[in-house]
Amino acid sequence: MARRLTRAFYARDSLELAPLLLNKLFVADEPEGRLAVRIVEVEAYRGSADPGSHAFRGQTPRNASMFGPPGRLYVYFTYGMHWCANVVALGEAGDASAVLLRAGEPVEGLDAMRSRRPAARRDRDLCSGPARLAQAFGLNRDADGASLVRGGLGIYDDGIAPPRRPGRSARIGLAPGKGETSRWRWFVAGNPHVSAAR
DNA sequence: GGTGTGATCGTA
DNA sequence: ACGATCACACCA
Repeated sequence: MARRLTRAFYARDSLELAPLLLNKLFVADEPEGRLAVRIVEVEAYRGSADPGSHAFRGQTPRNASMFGPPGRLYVYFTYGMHWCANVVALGEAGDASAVLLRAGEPVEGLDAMRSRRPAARRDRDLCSGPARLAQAFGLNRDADGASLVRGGLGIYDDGIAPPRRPGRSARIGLAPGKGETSRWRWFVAGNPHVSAAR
């Protein structure tokens, strides 16, 4: 039996939350059916102390969800064409904290994902990247701020623990000097659905 | 398998 | 201008 994560689970800093989300199920219950992926790759982002974060320069209308209560989604638009989804964690005293969902292994609703992602030639391409995952789930501006604790979107624990020794690296798309300072990317080592390395 | 490049637009 | 990216062309 899968148990939905409660608000208490999200009430920790993104650095602590990120690796705990590995192997959890990200689920969307839709009228047409149920979508589910096993989370295999994540990145932690923080606020004022994280130059790589959208929240580094403070709160704006775009990143407001990142400052909100934990257990919701922060969905942003980038590169003029892509949406990406974060899980909001608990920041310190008015600061932001979130975990970017970078890749998932599809486990349910594959047909709906394929129809939303006609460019994906193989099933391993359906959710192997943050914008791919968001597209497969149909996440966009409408999902920004959506609750993961109530409603159709949620994260579930079906009894598979996070890896005892997860893979770890610097965050993708950021470089030392371009905001990257630490190794805040975690992934399920060896899983073919992890996004391609740079 | 790999690398290189164009697309496209909200935000600062 | 540039970005928490992707898809496709091309080469091997």
